[in-house]
Amino acid sequence: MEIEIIPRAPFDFAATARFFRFTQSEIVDTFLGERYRRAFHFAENLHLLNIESRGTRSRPLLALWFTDKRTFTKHEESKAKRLAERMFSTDHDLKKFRARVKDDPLMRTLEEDHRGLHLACWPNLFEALAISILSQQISTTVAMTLKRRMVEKFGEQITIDGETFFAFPRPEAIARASVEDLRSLGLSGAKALGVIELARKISKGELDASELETEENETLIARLTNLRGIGRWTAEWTLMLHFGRTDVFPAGDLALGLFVQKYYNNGREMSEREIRALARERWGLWSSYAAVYFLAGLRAGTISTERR
DNA sequence: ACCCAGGCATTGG
DNA sequence: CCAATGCATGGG
Repeated sequence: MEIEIIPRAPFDFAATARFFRFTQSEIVDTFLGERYRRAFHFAENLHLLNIESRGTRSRPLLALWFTDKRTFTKHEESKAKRLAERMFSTDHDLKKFRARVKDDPLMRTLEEDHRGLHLACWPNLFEALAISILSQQISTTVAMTLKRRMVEKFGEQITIDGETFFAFPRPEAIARASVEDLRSLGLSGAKALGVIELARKISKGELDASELETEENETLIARLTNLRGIGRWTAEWTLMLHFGRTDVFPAGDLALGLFVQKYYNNGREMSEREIRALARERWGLWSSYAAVYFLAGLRAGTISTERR
């Protein structure tokens, strides 16, 4: 049984799916042709989640189904629908982002270059935070390696037509691990401890994502930074890439700071506070998209963080 | 052999 | 409130 989702246009499914986790091909999130697939725990079982584009950028349409699950209860159907809506931010109205940056030549160009790129969000808070902790300070290549090792050791797998898919580990699985277990995968002691404490809190119900959904940004950041290993950088990216907030600018991010200084302050240094103020004033409710489109431009090579 | 990469917690002024 | 320091791995 297929479920249809109609995203707000413009919506570029391939661009959004490829933006996932800032990687092209990886262990959990796969994208091939026009189809996104990942193993996912849904309705008590591990299924292969499929999401495929059936529309165009200006008339978008998504189809979602789980391989080997023919029927849905009404409740499951709406849950599956919300899952896809969250993962691809289908309700974000990027026409408003476009309007917001019409007098900002650089951002207007980036918007044109990547029109239809939505936030790609992690489906679970645990996954969002754990991967962010893994990624702190190290290159994306190293972070990918660490994630792969963790997923292969602790994630459940499903084989469909001879092809194996790994699910991101459940918090319960990591909660049972020791710091030494994770260190042996290459995590630092601090990261290992952070990920394990997080897994234990979530599996004990001490941290519930659904209770946090409606919190104000700053309250949410305060709640998240109370956790070991979660600083402001991680919390802000999590607001964007799990909670789907559109009005966050992670001013502490090295690359984002360099962009703002280079392109909006004649290369002169700015404090984090000044960067945050500039982002709020310039991009306001669409600051998250400004951040994402900067990174998209960086990847595409149209802009750089090098000094001129 | 270095140095750095999408930070964080801790310590010391 | 600000600065310095150690941490993990892989690529340049």
